[in-house]
Amino acid sequence: MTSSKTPKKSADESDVNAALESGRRRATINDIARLAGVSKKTVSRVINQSPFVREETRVRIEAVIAEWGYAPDPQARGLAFRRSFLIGMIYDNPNPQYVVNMQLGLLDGMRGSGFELVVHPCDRSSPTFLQDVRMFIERQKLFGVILPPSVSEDERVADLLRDIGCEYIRIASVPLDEEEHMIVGHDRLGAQAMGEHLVGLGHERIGFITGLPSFRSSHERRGGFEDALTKAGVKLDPDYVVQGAYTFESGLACGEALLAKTPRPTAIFAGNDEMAAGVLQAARRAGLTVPADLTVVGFDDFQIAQAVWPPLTTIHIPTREVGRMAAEKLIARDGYEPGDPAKTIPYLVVRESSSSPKKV
Amino acid sequence: MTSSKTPKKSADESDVNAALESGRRRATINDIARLAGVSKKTVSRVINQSPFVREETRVRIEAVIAEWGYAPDPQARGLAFRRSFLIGMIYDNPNPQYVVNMQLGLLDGMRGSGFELVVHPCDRSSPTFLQDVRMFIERQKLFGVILPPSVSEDERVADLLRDIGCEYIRIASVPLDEEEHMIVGHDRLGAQAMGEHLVGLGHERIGFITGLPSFRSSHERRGGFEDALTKAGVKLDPDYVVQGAYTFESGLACGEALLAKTPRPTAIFAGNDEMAAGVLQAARRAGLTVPADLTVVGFDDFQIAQAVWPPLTTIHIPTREVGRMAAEKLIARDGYEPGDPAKTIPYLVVRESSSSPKKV
DNA sequence: GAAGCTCTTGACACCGGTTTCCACTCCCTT
DNA sequence: AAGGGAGTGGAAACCGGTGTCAAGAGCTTC
Repeated sequence: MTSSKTPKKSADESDVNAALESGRRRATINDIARLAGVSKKTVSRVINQSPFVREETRVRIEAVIAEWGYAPDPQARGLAFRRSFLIGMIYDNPNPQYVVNMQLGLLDGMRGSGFELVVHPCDRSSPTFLQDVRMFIERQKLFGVILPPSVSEDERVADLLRDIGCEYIRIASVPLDEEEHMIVGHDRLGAQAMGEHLVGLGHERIGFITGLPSFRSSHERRGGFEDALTKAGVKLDPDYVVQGAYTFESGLACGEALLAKTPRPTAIFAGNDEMAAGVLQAARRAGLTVPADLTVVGFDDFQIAQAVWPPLTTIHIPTREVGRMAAEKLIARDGYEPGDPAKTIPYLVVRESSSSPKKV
Repeated sequence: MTSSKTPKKSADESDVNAALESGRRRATINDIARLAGVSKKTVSRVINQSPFVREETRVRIEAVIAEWGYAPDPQARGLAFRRSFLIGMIYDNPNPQYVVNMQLGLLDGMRGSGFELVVHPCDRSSPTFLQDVRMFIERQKLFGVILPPSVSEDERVADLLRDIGCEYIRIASVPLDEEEHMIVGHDRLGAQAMGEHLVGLGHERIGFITGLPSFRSSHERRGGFEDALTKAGVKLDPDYVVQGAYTFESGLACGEALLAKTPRPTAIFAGNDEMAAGVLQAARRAGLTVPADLTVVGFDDFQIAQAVWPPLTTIHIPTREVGRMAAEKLIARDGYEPGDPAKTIPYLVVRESSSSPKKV
């Protein structure tokens, strides 16, 4: 019979237990093995869910792990695995609310997985951009990265990631990559919904302010809007489409430009809420009342949409939900099902900034 | 003469070099040691800036390191050091712009240091809050943590950190801890400046909307404001001080409450910009023109301050700069000097929402 | 010329996990 | 009862660094 304890070591063992129990030291895999009366390899098998462990043994080990609140050291594990348990979010989106919501969503999806989120803002126009990204990933041996727009739309980055064999998820408004690397956030559908809303209210002369052309979403939003109008038999006059930059200031300027046109549009659809806020201001300066004289709508449903007067009719983007799904997809834990794509679809939120045009 | 190369190993060596040169493998400390003809321990000494390395040797090793673009593996290093090179930002501040600016500031301060930022939003009211924080820190063996308000104001957290021996920096509006653990963001001074501004414009009947009482900044802002008024011989009527919650909605409600008072205040100072935006809306509903009929001012100088009409006179808080200083203080690299405290002092930004009261 | 010093350097164990390799059970055939 | 395959667990090497400690080189000192 082999005794599961080594009598010779009993003194040492009690010392060890004392140190553990007093909390002076965190439990290691060796402690768990000793306490469970198995080898550390077996404990390792349990941690890594190897099927080659007898049910009874597994249960016993899991009990000890739970009792001592043991959690394997991510660094040691990472060292052996040649990869860390860190997930990087590489972004250049300038909107704080988008960034924070995305972070929250990613953390939602990572909760309980043992992964941690490392944030990495970047500047795509920097000459060292790709080098920086590569350095970041290789040094930290990232498990994977999440790319929100507009980094997600940069093929150089995708190529780099494929090259160095790093897992990644691209979040974009159109499928740019294989399905397993994409979370698509249908901006086009959102813009269509807004188009239908405006047409439904009876607007026919509608101004549109595009976002930054460097974001795919700008084109998708415009495209979706135009789709809806065309389908309803309303023409989007190119003369009423002006180029904005997703900022309040650009919205103000574009709003003034649109309001100066004759005949004046009865509604203006800005590519995001900030620009819509700018349009509201332009309307005020022009002495127009919203929505009586002019309907103004935005896109995103960020906080600003509710903090202006009147509160903006806009398209809600489920950023956090998208983030959650992206993280889940990246770590693809067992028991992972793809997640309901319907939840990533933007939807219309009607507030007080839109109404039917005045009868002339 | 001792040959610095081991002839016996030359075949192996060329294999190794081939793997390295082809980029199939990143350089390790052993490679650098071999290439420089020293032991890995000496390379380690150079990496860790040990003074016990001959100048000539150090230069040679550094040259090899630079040539091969070697960077030590943070996980292996962390394992040996018993701590990681991760810095945690544990926060519960609900304002996205604050959070993002703080993150950017922290990253500014960490740039080039080899540390990475791990974000960790939390809920102080959760029953498992302290447990979660402890788990987060111990599992990741964090180098240190940054605590912005209001987590920074929680003594339970500070006690926990001291208990487990984790470095930390608390960012708060008052010194709550030893100087080395604090970055103080003088809200009081900012509020004083605003008080002086309003008094300087000739206001004497001023409404004040406080922030959430769970934030120290709320009290500091009120206190600073009251200081300035008192100093100028103006009394802050407690009847004109109402309790807000740092949200747009609360600003709207409090604004309406204040505007309903007789006599009506000639100016309203909201504890942050969002509430000020709410007050603007209340004023509009009441048919008042800002600033002709009513001066409205805020605090923070977040984006919303410029995206409302009229743009808000407010107090700018150098959040990013504060973050940078906090990170620098935490990692206290050599060549670190304390940073200019003056840069953390908020300052007045005068826009169009404030003016002298109408002569009655 | 040997002892004593300081300055450099390297051998070796170790951080806490995983993997490889192998031996040893079981259990089922033949 | 012997043979063989699958399941199970231990010993040792390894991941890529750091700490400990002692030894070698070069210079003084007596």
